[in-house]
Amino acid sequence: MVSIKDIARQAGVSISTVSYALNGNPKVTEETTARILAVASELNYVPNAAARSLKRRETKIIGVFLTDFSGAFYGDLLQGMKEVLSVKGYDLIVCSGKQSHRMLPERLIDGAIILDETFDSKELASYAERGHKLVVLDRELKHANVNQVLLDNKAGAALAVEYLLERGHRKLYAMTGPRGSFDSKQRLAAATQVVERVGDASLTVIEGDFNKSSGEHAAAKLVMEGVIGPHGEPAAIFCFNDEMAIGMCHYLQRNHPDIVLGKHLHLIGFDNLELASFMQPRLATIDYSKRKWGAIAAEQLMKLICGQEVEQERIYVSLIRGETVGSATL
Amino acid sequence: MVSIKDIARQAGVSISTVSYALNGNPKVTEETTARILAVASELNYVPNAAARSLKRRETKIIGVFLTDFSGAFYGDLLQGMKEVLSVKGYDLIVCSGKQSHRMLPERLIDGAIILDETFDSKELASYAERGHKLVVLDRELKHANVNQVLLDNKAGAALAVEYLLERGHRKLYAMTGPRGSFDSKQRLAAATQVVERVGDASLTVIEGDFNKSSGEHAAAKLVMEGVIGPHGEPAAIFCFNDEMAIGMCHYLQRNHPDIVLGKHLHLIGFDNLELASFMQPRLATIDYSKRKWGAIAAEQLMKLICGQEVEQERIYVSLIRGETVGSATL
DNA sequence: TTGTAAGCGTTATCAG
DNA sequence: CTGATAACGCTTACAA
Repeated sequence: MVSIKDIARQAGVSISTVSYALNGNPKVTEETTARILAVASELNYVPNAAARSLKRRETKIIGVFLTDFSGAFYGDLLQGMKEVLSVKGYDLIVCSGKQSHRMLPERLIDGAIILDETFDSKELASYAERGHKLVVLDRELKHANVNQVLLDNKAGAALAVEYLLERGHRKLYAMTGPRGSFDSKQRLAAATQVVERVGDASLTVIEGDFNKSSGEHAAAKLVMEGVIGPHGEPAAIFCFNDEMAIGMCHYLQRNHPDIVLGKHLHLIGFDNLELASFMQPRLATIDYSKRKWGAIAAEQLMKLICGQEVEQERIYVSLIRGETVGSATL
Repeated sequence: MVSIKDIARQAGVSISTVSYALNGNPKVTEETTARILAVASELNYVPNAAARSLKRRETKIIGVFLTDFSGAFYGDLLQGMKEVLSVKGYDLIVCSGKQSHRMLPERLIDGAIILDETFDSKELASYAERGHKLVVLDRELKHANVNQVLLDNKAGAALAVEYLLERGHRKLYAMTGPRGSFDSKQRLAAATQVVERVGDASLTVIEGDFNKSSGEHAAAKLVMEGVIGPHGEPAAIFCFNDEMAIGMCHYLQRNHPDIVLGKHLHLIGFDNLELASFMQPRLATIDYSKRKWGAIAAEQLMKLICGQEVEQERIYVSLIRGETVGSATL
């Protein structure tokens, strides 16, 4: 391994001069700098990150923690982060699983963005307490070293429910995420509130887990129970994410082609996955910019790291109408 | 920041004793070890990764380099890697973009798995030459420090083309990936070979780039040119990945509902994306285990790092029949 | 069994 | 403008 020592010897200068030259310090003559740079590249010198960060106490790397690598959802989000971070000279790495939590306290990364419900809030708080900088996208956590960038779930759920009500539906269902999910809780609270305000509508809760399979199972169950069927009052379901809504659609299209979406069953999701836009019929859903979410999260983290003031930011949402929601009065 | 020095002082021992104790070295009495551990946890001690890896010359982290974070494709692959690596005590990080290439030469990671055509082979070779351990999934690269884990593209393409031929199709099209793509080249070579052997069939090449949009554009163009339509001899297209095939389907379903898949146009993809299994009609495609691919890649890298012998491994593929391919004799 | 001390590759302070 | 030199936090001979 070639180190600055080798360069120093080869160039006939001291190691400190080499270090200065490599870091572009103007204290060193252009001439010697040039010579040193030449030697360095000739020897294929690459700085050692461990040594550098041991000294500098920073790595210029930001970690994003996700529940899993399953992707479909994360692409734009990560892209948004990367764009912001790379401008600031930071690299982004994606981590998943309990094992990799160590990267934060061990100072392998300068800060973290959390989108992983399985990451314990206590653990996060303890990191914040030690001085680590965090941005959380999936919970509320107040601390000087933590910033939250949350979706406007309340508005999203209200938009979805109001859309269903506006189309004349009164027998509403809400399919939730996993019990612990912050987003799911917020959406449920808002949906309940809107329905209660109306008075003549009902909201039944179906437990889900944000995965497609739970949507499929729920659809099967609802058909068995006669809630969904080609006859009778159609149900209107607000799935708290698109994945579950898609699961429902697929189950029905495959097993019950007589049940028509937008007629016998009305469905709206949340997230506006790219996939949703290709569905036949088009899935109604709640949209927001995932790229922007990522970008803002990254910006907030940069501010936290630079010691700048950070305001609370919120990600706004909008309604996407779709053919999966029809009018109740046929 | 609390270091072993602080622990040493607090516990009334020397720093080397602390280091030994923390590493479970039996040289230290159980008694003192216990005391040291107690002090360490009381002070919330966390080792500094930079210092440790500066000394040990390893980080116990493996990096995977992907072209982008767009996901849909990578979930299982990464999961397969993670499972293998975590057993061996390694962490996995996902990196994307030129910037993050530095992690390898700077020794932030102990090895890398490459699935990123934009990563220059020369660059990879130079890393290998410096002693870094690599596994490549997207090219051929022979070096003592590099192992390849490649798809059996030849078999896959042959399966696809033979399937189309078997169903009576003779007017075949192949839609490729981007020019540089190793997989695409291999698939094209194999497809061509199979068609040539038959004699009475033709194979026309359509240039694509593995993205959905190129599938959409190609479909639009083929319709305009009259190659695809509700009349005349139906075309049979082998898209070199599912994403492009799905793009074609979506374009046609949306803009030309009179063109029926499996009747006026026959389509087979490659990858068996989860999404493909939910398509209506079901997309014919070539399947392989992405998780296994990841797992094998990780295993090979572990062997490389441990200095064990590594054999060349290959990922086998199989045909998934689907409704998008019908018989030519209606 | 424990302590001393050198060194990993950098950076940065201070003299020259 | 350049060069010694002391850290950074940890591991590991070697000495006691």
